[in-house]
Amino acid sequence: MFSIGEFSKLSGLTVKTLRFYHEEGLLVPAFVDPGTGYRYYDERQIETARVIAYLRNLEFSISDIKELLGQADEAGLLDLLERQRSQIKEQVKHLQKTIRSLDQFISEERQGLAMAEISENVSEKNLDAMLVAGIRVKGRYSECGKGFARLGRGFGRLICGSPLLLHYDSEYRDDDADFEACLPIRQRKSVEGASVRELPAARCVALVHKGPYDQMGRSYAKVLKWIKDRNYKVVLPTREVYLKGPGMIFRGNPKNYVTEIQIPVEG
Amino acid sequence: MFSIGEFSKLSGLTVKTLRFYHEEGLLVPAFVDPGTGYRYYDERQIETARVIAYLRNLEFSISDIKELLGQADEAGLLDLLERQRSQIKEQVKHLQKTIRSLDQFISEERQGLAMAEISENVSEKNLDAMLVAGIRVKGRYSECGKGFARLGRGFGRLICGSPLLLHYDSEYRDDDADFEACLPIRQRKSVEGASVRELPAARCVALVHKGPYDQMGRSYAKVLKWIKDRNYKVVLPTREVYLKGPGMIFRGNPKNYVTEIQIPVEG
DNA sequence: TGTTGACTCTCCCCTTAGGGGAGGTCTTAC
DNA sequence: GTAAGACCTCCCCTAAGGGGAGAGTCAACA
Repeated sequence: MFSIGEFSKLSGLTVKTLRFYHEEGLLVPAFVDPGTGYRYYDERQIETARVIAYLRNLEFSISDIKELLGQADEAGLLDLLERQRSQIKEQVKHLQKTIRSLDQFISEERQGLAMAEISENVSEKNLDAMLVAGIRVKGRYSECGKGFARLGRGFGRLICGSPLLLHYDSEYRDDDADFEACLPIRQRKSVEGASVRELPAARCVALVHKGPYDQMGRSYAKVLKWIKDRNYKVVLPTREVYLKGPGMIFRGNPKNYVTEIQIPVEG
Repeated sequence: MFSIGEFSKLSGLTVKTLRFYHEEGLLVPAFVDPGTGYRYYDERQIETARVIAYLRNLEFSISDIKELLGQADEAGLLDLLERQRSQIKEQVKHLQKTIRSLDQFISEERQGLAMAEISENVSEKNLDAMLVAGIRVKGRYSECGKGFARLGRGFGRLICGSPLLLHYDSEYRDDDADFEACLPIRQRKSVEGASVRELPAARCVALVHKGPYDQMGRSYAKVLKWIKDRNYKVVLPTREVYLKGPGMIFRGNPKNYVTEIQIPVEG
């Protein structure tokens, strides 16, 4: 006969656990002193304790273990084992899906962080044609968020790049602007209210703007000066690419937003 | 402004959950009527609620989410994401190990069940030589369990078959038997107290016995009669193979035990 | 204006598998 | 005899809500 402390060392279960198993009727001490309440365990119970620990390791619940120990029936045992297996398999599946989502999230955030490295100089580059889905809006710029939200819901995983805004006005307008929220997509699909088409290739003058949107005026001025200096002609619509903005998940800090101004030009 | 019920439908979170998030300070209603305590939610909170639901899906804890929503810091965000990822990866690893253990357990049990299909007729067969580890004991048969336990601990995953007992007595002895507990192994290894050697090939008369060990006398009688009828000569040691006995984990039901008696013979 | 049914409130207990600790009792060694 | 260490019971705590009781509130309809 072993006291609970000795038995704890022999079985590898803590004293608390042993008391708990007693209370649960899972591992009842061979003898309990009626006067003092002291628990005394039998030598044969070491094996039982090991079995219980083993089954706990296999993620069986206490009540499952009680059932397992209670029955000597083969078929029922196999059944319980397989149920447990498939349950755990489900958990694994779910966690793996979670990991995939996290990975995507992480890579998006990483890319956002990498954006901060890009230089802020005016440059000229050739844009390739790309397939986009767009929703055209006339009104305030603050309305564009809804457009992106609708596009996002409609095209989901077909999206293959950063969202962009096309400006059809030749000058800045505050409350009656004509613009189009666009998302690059990898495959055509018809969604109500959205126009899917190829955005043509273009030579453009570009500048990366870092910081909140309300400070983009200076950046625009820089680009337009460049264009004027070289006597280029602006081709509408102009583009604004949101390399890093308020994400799906987190609003982020506006001073870390990164936007590329792309002004298509001729001549 | 939406009542909690409306907001629950809009956000997909239960009313209980919303109240809980309020209590936790995670999603505080835009307005709480001081007179009635009614919660009213803002339109913008739908997005927050969705974000929270999304993060809960990624297995973030409430306090993690509070932290995530509280900070707009990129680096901290990435850090939290990666910590979460590696934590979940750990969980997956553990569960997969669990599944492997369960699989082994299941296959053992299945094999045991398959044993029940074997016929119970005396037969003659040729046994191949096999490598075994054995511990020889003189004494009571009830001592053999300890021998198997020691062998099991010593050889672990090298074991490649059912345990067997070799009987060196030419007749049955109760309290001073000479026998050896053996386990077939797939590779030599020296373990204190155990002898590793090749058990020779042999022609033998065999019979599968189903049921508890104390009823093996009848089965032995059947085999010995067969041998006597044919004038064979018994070659010691005889063997008893425990196709299904009290397993590592479960004692099982003795009436389902399956044992093969193998008596090597000459002539 | 009254009623009624649906909605909401707070408060309390419950879930798993034990962990932590307080306060009191028991055993055991010196 | 005494003191240390072992053991006891009892109570509270975990995470993320779920279930329900009893009471108050809102909105529609007569």
